[in-house]
Amino acid sequence: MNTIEDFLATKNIRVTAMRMLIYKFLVDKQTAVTLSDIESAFEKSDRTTLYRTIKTFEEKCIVHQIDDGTGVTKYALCENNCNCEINNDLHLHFHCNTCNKTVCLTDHKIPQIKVPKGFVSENVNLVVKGVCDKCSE
Amino acid sequence: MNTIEDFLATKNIRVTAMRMLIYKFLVDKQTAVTLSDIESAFEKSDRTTLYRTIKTFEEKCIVHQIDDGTGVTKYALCENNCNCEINNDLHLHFHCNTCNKTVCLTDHKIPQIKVPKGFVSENVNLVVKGVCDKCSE
DNA sequence: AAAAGTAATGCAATGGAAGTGCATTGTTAC
DNA sequence: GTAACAATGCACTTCCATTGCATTACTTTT
Repeated sequence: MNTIEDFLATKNIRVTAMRMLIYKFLVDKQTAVTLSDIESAFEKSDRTTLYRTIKTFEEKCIVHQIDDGTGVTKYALCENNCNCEINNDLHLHFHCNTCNKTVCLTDHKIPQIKVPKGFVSENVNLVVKGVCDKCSE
Repeated sequence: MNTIEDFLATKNIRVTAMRMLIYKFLVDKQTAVTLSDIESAFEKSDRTTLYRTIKTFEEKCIVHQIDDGTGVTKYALCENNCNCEINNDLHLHFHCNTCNKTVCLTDHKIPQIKVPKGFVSENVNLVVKGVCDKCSE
């Protein structure tokens, strides 16, 4: 029943203690996290390790990058069925201006965006900002 | 016929030589520019001045910031009728992965984005990436 | 027109995040 | 067990954004 270990193994990367911990951290957090977030959660470890771990996760389609406009890159777990390598997953992200958290709204697919003649659309980044459900209560 | 001077005057900021030059630079460029772009165009001037000038322009709704995901903030002129102060202008931005330029597609208004119950949408950032008309020829 | 007040500019410095080179440690395969 | 390779940790660099402070330029008041 060691699901995290099993899961990482299916991704063809070496299963190390650090990677399992970071993966678990991402599962527990319900929101997108920055490198600094991970860094403060694992003070024992070096930031380079965390950096490279998250980059590995990204390559293997375990997490995806989010640019929510705060100026700091955030990362969140991919969906099971997302095929990052092939087609960028086009769900939208919501950034709360109150609690400063960013969440994936995976159920909300991005509508087809029309671009002018001659332009070729390959990828879309859509971030909605406002107040999240917890802060608007 | 000193339109730039007149224009800046209507914005209630002091009209200085530097500000006129920077404004003209932005008009001439058809794409969004970074601070470094401006910096290299005006080597005589200090980066801080350019930085603060662009910040002033931003406050006065002369330019708007664009985060196109390249990691560097870009700026582009606002439309005449855009009321940044009141409602954020919701046109979309297109970033060309080939020439690395970003343009405002002001004619393309962003569709209404639905968010889940409890979430309040205040602002939307939409960047489409791909190949621009000039590079796709 | 001079003085006083205010805004703009320039210089120096800081801080944060991203990224890289290299040595060391750990893991895997033979 | 040893060789090969991948992961980790440390030190360092680069780039961009931002701020404090002194100086200069412009405006307003008298």
